[in-house]
Amino acid sequence: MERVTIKDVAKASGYSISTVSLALSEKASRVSDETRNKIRKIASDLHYSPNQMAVGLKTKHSKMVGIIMADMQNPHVASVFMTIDNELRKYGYSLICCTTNDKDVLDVQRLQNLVACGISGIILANPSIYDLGENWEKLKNTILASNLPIVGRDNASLCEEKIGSSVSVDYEEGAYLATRHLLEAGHTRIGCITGPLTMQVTQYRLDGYKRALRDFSIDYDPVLIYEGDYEIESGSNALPYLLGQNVSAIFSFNDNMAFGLFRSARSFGITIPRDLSVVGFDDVSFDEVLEVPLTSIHIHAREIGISIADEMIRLINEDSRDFQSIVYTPHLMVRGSARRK
Amino acid sequence: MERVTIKDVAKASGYSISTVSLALSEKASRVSDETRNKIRKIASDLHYSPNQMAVGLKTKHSKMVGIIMADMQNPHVASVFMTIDNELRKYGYSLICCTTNDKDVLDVQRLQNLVACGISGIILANPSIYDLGENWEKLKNTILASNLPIVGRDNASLCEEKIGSSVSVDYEEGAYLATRHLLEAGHTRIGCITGPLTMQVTQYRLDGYKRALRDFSIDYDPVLIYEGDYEIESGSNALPYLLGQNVSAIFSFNDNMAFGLFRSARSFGITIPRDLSVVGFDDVSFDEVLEVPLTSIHIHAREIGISIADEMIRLINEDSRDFQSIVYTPHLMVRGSARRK
DNA sequence: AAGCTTTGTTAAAACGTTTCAATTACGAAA
DNA sequence: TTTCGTAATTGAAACGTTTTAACAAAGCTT
Repeated sequence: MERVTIKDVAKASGYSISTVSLALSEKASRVSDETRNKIRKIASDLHYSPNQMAVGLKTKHSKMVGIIMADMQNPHVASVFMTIDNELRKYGYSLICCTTNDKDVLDVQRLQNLVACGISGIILANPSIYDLGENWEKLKNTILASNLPIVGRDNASLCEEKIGSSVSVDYEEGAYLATRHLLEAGHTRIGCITGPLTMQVTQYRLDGYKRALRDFSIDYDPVLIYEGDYEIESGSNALPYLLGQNVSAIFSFNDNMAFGLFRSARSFGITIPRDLSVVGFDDVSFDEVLEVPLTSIHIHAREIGISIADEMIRLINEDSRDFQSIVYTPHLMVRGSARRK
Repeated sequence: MERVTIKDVAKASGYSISTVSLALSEKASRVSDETRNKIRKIASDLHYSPNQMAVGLKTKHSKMVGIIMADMQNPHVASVFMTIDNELRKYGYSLICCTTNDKDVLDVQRLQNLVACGISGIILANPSIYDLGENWEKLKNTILASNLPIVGRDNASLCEEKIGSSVSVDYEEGAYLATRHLLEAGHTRIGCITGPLTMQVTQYRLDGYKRALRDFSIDYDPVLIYEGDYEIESGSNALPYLLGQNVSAIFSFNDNMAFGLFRSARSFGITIPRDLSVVGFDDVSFDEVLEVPLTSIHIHAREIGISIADEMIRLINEDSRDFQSIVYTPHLMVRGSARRK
């Protein structure tokens, strides 16, 4: 039950190993069409498939791309992941995973191991390097040393630093749209449930929120900001605080926390949107399941996944270090959770 | 910026390549402790990490495990996935992914490619081989030919056929618990929203449902069965039909469809649990967010993930084909969506 | 018919490891 | 001192490819 090697194909076809290799390769070479076809036929009859480790040893890279990611639980992350995998597959590449629960330090060790496996590129799916802190410095060296193409999600700085390409979302604009929607409905005291303020993606959203306020000549009031952590629980906790600040509307920096909001709203006898308008961010599919479907900011998960994959393939194939930053602009999905004041 | 090889370590240490290899290996050998320490120190100073493709070429396998899975969107699946990855990592293994959206045929081609990459084992995370139909026959041959250890999720038949190990959930018991819960609350006409009836996991649940009915001496009535597809939408569609059958309670074969049920309940002016009791299956975290938290059957995602990984490691390390079938028994999580009739 | 060119094929080196068998070094036993 | 046994080290082959340079055969030019 030994695997069939190129040697077997050579023997079976009567040609030399070199000829077989050439015939099977996509690259132009001087093998005659007749020979090529004969060999290919035999190879396929024998179910020959080249030992990728031998190929990799010779060519210095395997058809694999490493992906570093935390939090697959998040359906949006999962969706991007699947899209990347499917897109990459079209080019014959596979994803090799490196999930990190944020407690675990994202270890250099592991990344080095992937590099040693001959991956052709690295995708930094999340979290963004900006939020990795000192960990990023350690990783950066390993990545730079490996000299592999790298594509990051929500990592515009990668591109600025000429380290890699980036595919990101214009969170500022998304937050602007969400806030404007509430302002247009006549709300003036709009609470925010943010993510950790240290995170870059949180800051962007905060910027968008402020810009919208400016456009409507409303002063930014820090007491309306509740710092959450993008988890359901913090949405629940935010409610009593923000109600105390007398808000009539809340912009939740992600849908997850909006769900928490919905949950605790009931215990406070608050009905959405009658007593409180809510806008979320992410537009996950559960939004439609809520008793009042959640108005949210839609992010193009599929497109983002495809972009990441395509950009990676481009960098690999063109052996290019001509990095670019691709930005997707989200849009508002109006459902029922926000209404005129 | 060339990668440092064993040759570099040899040169730097003054020892031969063989000695370095031996010193760095975990296996017992005759290198003196002194030499071993000296070499290891130098190797680490040089940031040497063995080229896995060369290692693989020689040893015939890389420290990777292939995982075949559809539907990462499902948070339960995602959670099992992450757990497997984290557990496998402890042993130095990485996961290499093969996601399939069910439309795509799960191609033999891809699997062959993974085998050619020297993976050490295959995890069939989902769907179960039972539901793969003729596709399974094709896959099976490739898998058997590769002679790799295989661990399946919800694939007890793998073990029976002596092909691989299996980690599964006792869906029959779970369904029994769900149904009994409703029966004990005095319900007698209990509707079911099933998954596709062709799926094995659906049949198991149906069996559990029937057993509970028998225990309470209630006749099984086929009109109470609505065939769904485990997606939200079919839960919504089930409601008008089952209401027409005059049910007072519904057992949804997964939480997703229960969500659909909740959604459409509102449009029918039905309040859960006042007018209708509902029990779900899966116990995803979202359950708690609903206006009425969903009573559901809890499945031990973490334990399952760890079991799958550990079993895979066992099969690899012991080079064993002594397959086993591990079964987890789910339990009832009582929340608020079902009440006494 | 000799010299080029083109076309098709192949031998051999290289990639970075592991591992077996061989070699050396060194005390201890004779 | 020679011989032996053991411990430590190493040379070389092998793993399955790709690729370069060389070779052979055939087709053109003059």
